[in-house]
Amino acid sequence: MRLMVHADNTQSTGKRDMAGLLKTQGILPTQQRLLIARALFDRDQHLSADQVMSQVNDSRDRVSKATVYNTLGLFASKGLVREVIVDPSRVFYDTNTSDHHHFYNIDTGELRDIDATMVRINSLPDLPEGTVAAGVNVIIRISNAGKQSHQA
Amino acid sequence: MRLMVHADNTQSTGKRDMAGLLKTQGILPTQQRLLIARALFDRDQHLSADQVMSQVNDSRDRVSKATVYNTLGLFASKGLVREVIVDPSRVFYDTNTSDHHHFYNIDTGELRDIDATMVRINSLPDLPEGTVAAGVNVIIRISNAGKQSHQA
DNA sequence: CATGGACGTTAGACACGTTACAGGATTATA
DNA sequence: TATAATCCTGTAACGTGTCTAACGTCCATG
Repeated sequence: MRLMVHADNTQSTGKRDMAGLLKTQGILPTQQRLLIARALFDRDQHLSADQVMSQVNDSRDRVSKATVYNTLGLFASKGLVREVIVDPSRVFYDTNTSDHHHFYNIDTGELRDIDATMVRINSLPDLPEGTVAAGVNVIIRISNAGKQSHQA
Repeated sequence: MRLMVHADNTQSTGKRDMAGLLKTQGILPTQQRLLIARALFDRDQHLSADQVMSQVNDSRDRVSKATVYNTLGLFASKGLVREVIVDPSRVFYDTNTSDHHHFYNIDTGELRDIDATMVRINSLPDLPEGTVAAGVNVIIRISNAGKQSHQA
């Protein structure tokens, strides 16, 4: 097809060596994975698959929908990004993989990080038999003052 | 304003109270709403719309998909059930509307309650300007021991 | 009784995010 | 460059959830 990545990507490499980053996770740094990685890790953000796709396809290069989904799933499975499930209608991918939590504005859909130190959890319950913890998520749903939204 | 459907409304009352329960929330107790309410409040549980539908339609009576969704949304907006968003593929409705949290087994999809007293949160961050809290959810993702699943 | 309006329900079509598939393209390695 | 392995792509399919338009039901009114 016409997948013409300009060999000249001195600027988009930005702060990090994306190919190296992918390799450290055992991920083959293909051209479309690099495009997606650059879009994602440009800065800390929360993006849906849809947003990643339109951002990537803004440029001359294009990546198929299937590849975007596959790649985001791959990155998530390797720990490069973190899935954030707060909206029943879509999954967000958080480039911040450190221990932290989220505000979710149910009116605007905006997702905002909460530093882990802001939430101090004293006691945690025992896990059910035969299970191990995979992650503790604290989600504070907020709404714009004025309208009241129901939620216990 | 935490209505307690629980303490006094355990399975013993069964069918009889349902109409009254709905009325107290300003909900017209129609035939299909009663069917759905009985399926839900039969015991404390977490059901998806799909599960509610098949459970209701097991009997001789039948309720359409649209009505199931409408009714669950209505119940949630009235605080009779609580939406639990942990799985990207579907919403669960929790008949326990008291303050509590959840274990979510990412291997089995099982959802289990955590009593609020089990998780003590010391400090909460300030809310963003112009917003009000709509709910604090703590979700502890767990997986069956043996296989490791990624999630920060 | 008839009429009409408000509300509830229904079936089916539809929208959307996501996944599955199979064949062509790209990559690593030599 | 040859080869095998892997990846990418378009498209079809899937499941959840929403929309719409027609139909029921209840009940107040004349």
